[in-house]
Amino acid sequence: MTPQTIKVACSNCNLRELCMPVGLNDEQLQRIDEAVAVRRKVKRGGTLFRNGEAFTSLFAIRTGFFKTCLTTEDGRDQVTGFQMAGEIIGLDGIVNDHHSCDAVALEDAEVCVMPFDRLEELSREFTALQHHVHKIMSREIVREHGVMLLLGSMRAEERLAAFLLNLVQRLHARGFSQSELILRMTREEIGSYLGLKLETVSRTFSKFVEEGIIEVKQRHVRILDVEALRSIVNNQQNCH
Amino acid sequence: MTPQTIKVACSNCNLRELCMPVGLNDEQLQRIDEAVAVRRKVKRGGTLFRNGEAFTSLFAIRTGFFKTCLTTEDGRDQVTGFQMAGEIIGLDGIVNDHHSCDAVALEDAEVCVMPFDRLEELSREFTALQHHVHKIMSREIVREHGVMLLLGSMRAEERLAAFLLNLVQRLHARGFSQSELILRMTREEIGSYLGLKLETVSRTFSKFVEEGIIEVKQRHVRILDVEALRSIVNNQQNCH
DNA sequence: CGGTCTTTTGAGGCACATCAAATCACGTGG
DNA sequence: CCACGTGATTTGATGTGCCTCAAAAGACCG
Repeated sequence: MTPQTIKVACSNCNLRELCMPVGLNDEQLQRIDEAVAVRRKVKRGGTLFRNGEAFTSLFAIRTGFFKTCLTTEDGRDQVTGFQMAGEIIGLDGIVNDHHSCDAVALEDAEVCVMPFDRLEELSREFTALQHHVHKIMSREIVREHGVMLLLGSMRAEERLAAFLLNLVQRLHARGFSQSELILRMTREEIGSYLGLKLETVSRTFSKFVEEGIIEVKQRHVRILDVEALRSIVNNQQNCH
Repeated sequence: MTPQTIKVACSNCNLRELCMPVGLNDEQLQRIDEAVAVRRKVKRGGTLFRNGEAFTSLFAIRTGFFKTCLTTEDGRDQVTGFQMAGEIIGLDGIVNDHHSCDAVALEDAEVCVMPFDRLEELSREFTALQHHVHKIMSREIVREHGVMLLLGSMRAEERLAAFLLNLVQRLHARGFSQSELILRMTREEIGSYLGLKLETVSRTFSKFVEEGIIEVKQRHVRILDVEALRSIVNNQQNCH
């Protein structure tokens, strides 16, 4: 079961601005190309890495959509994030040289393999790359702060509204529509991420539809009233 | 209102093994001493940094106890963590050059100021330091995964049990008792961190006391039955 | 076209929130 | 040193948002 691999080059990658720092010269880019020489395909439902596996590389998502999730022995399951093209996955593995969660492809995907020891070497040479790595990790920390706020203080409608806004904003940054999106994950996975049961997710979708805020046809969602979603998230009624 | 500052040296700091990598030689340690040359005192209730402030430095806690929290315009408030001696605070600021949360001292505290640009310079020179910085950030990411699991899938008793076990474990690693601890935060702050209301925290404490699992006298907690706490966290009854 | 997985919707229950009040701890100033 | 005010904590009564259980409909796939 060897992973499928392909030759690759960051220097001519259209996602470069998402996963690489700006301000690198050609020579530096070529050095990075040598380090990030391998791509890997993951079929839908397949895992990029699993909890407990040795950590060697970070992965830059080129195409496809992933979830990361924790699974504990006692049967708890928590989706910790959804990742799309241009995002970096695998940061959890650095601290203990082993991954501490699973990364599962929600659709056929392709990632660039970035061996972490090579990345550290290059970081020591290129200040811009070093700072970029730091920023990526810091961004993930800040993102997780936001999820903690969501899980700790929001009600179901607020959580789902925030979730939709976040997804559509990230998709828009990648050139997709501001108002339409296709959910790559099930209601159950959304629920796990948001700390809700799948029935609650489904009911909340239905409520939004009734209120004319969104249209839902299966996994296809069209946002009719962004402002309504925003005002649900920035709810005034919880500051009493 | 200039912060109080003092000269400092990592090389003879008894917390070094907590916040610095092992395997540095004397020359390297001295270089770090020059970079981390300043300490800062924060009075109880004071802030080390606030949301929106420019980011310049990471802080290593020398003494005292902090909370970090998000506060949104709409009145939401979320404690994202509690930090104690030897822990690094401020990582959230790297990505946007501005802090995105508040760090508040819950008791009189003293921190070592580590200018981040100096830290990046030294990281380029000392592989061990570079890797250490990466590990610290990865550790924070993994910690937050755990909080997401807690907030997303645990019931009140499980959350509080996990919280107590985590606190006492960290205190024990610093030479304190395995079974006794003093809470530096209010019930409300615990509740905010755990996604619960302060009344629920108080009731759950009372329940644990009734069951003979802990003793509580104000902020002083004595753990009588660690195994009971562990089995509450590793609950079998939620895998049906 | 049958089987499986996903999603929706309903009915009822429960864990936690909310509201309220009393007690307690603590710091301050008389 | 005590009285007082303030904030923290506990406890009770009640409400409700989400969960649980259940069933049916719908989508997808071999």
